[in-house]
Amino acid sequence: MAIRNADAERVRNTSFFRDADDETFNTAINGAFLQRFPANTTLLMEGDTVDFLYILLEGSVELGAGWKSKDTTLAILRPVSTFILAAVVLESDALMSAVTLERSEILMVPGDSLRRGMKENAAFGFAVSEELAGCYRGLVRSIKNHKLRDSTERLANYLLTQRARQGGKDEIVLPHEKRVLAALLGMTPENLSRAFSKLSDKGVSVDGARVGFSNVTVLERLARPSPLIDNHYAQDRNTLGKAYTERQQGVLDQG
Amino acid sequence: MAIRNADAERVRNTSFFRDADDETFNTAINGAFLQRFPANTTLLMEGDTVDFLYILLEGSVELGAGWKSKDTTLAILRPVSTFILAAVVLESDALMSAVTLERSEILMVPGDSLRRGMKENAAFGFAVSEELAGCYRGLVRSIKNHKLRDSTERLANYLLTQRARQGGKDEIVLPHEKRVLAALLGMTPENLSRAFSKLSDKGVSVDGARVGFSNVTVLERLARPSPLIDNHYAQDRNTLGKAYTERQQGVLDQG
DNA sequence: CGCGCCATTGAAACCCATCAAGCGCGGTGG
DNA sequence: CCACCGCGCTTGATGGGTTTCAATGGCGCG
Repeated sequence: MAIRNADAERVRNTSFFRDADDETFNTAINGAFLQRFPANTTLLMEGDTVDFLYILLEGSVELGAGWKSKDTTLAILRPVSTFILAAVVLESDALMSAVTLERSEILMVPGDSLRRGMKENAAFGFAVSEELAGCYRGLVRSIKNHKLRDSTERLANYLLTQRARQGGKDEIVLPHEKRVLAALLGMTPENLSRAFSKLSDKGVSVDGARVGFSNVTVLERLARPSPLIDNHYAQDRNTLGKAYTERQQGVLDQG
Repeated sequence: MAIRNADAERVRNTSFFRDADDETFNTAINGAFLQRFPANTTLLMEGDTVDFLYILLEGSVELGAGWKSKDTTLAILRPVSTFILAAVVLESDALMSAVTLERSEILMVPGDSLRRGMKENAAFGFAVSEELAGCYRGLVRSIKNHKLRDSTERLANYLLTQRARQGGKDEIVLPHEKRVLAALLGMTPENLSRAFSKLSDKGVSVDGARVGFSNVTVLERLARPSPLIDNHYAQDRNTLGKAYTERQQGVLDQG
């Protein structure tokens, strides 16, 4: 096998391979290999033929798309996430481009192997369906987030989600540069600055990558987080028995 | 079986059941029943527990979502389309509400049966994965459409897509009321009117539901349709051998 | 006939992007 | 050590796209 056992085990324990038996797992990752990429490397461009399923093990990756000289960020991924699974299942072209934001380690699984595993083992195929369904629902959440909330509301909810994921303390550290965060939230860096200053009324203070909260109640009154849009609860679910209920790769990974 | 044979055959021939063997098909739709709904009936609200996969056989259905007294339309479905498949696979709550726009016939398939069929037959499970992947890609296209194009460009591309689907003639008939169309395209009815008048420069004339084209070339120069966003080619693909390459239920069904 | 709903048009307000300039900080090189 | 530069972040001014509010006209239907 072309990948180290440690990597294989890591993938297996943190992705939809979790419940596969050994035989199916080996079928599905047959020919897979681990690759390291520097920052700002284009892994895939829109329209490219997709031969591999990508599994991000280390680093971070931005999924984006362009049209007529405009570009937009669709998602930012952190480990462990799969991407372009849908294109692999359909043997189709990529609808998004993928670029590393940092030095990254990515496991590349041949599409043929994955599809063969799905067709030979119904339980594994079902696990892939669950992953796809989770991705789908992540996108639905993202669309709702963008169409129903303005930029300040999106930022407020993002901050509350981060706070929950970082332990609920009154200070968090932003996991991305502000300009990357702005792209993720669907706005310009300028407007992210302005959104932060609008939130100073609500007890939000910013110092570099550190963000402090002095009045979460009033911030929540503005943000009105909703389990039908935000994913505060994903972590809880993952720590419970159930495997991948919506560990979405999707937009607003907010990782 | 609680549904007529004619209905069963129709579902079977036009959805992801197409390639299933008889035994799997019967397992997957066990307990299914056909139901008729009048217009403007709420089938499902956001947050509801999802017990059934819905398959729209006749009529049309709007998928939408709300937050803080705002509402948005995410998709408009026409026959034959499945919906809330992702929630069924994950045994999860609905992220969107579903409302009939006209009198509709809907086949309701128990989620248990569908999941059992997927787990018992890998080929069927793979077909469901293909359907989910197509839905996912439909959403990706929709997000790109909304984030990369302004409202006039979205309308122009919608019209070109309709024209292609209606046979490429120089007159089409809009399949929805204009206010429904506006919601589908992510704008207000007022702006749809203004967008139409901006397109009169490009040879687009409107008379009620009939839209005429006198200069498709210049309209295409504005619209710049792209196979990575629009779905002009879905029909061609469907008439070719391949089963469901992206017959998306998704947003911008544009049916 | 008249009521209601849809579509259209205009005016004002809002959100956001763009353009432009300035600030702060870290790294480099003199 | 310090001047300089680059880059990310911020702040202000301007403009464009879109929503909202309001008013009007058209059409179907009771």
